[in-house]
Amino acid sequence: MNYWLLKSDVEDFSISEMQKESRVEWVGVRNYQARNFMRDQMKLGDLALFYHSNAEPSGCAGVVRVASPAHPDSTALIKKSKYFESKATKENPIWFCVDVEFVTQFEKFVSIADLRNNPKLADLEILKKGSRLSVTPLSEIHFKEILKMAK
DNA sequence: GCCAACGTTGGC
DNA sequence: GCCAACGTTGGC
Repeated sequence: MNYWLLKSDVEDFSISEMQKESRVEWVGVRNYQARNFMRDQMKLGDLALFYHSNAEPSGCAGVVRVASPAHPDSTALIKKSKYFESKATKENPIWFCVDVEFVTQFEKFVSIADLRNNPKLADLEILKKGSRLSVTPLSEIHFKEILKMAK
């Protein structure tokens, strides 16, 4: 079992939309490192923090579960999609994603300031200067600590 | 809206 | 293969 943090621009897709839709394809990741995490390391049943970026404030809003193995990101082939990738083909999809299903929305939103103020989270990847990866692994200890903060 | 940090592109 | 230019991310 692995743990993850998935960023979502809150204006594109928030935790309440996630709850409404219940299960979605995590489309639109266009960074190789983030793709590799999804394609090579995510396992069915892994849990992920759902993180609002570009929010006021930004922070962790809930939990989702990995609900499928990685598969080609279909939006890469859709011309009118903002995630269209001209170099992608059916034979060479380039971009991959997993499906995720809603688990819970936090009672208490955990803001990035809350994360920064917790010394136990000092080496959390997304708190590092210049960190922009939208898919990052997370230790079980960090994951559980953040769940505690959300109550 | 600003801007630092980062990843990608493309000329050489 | 180097690296300047450019586009994007994301906190503030």
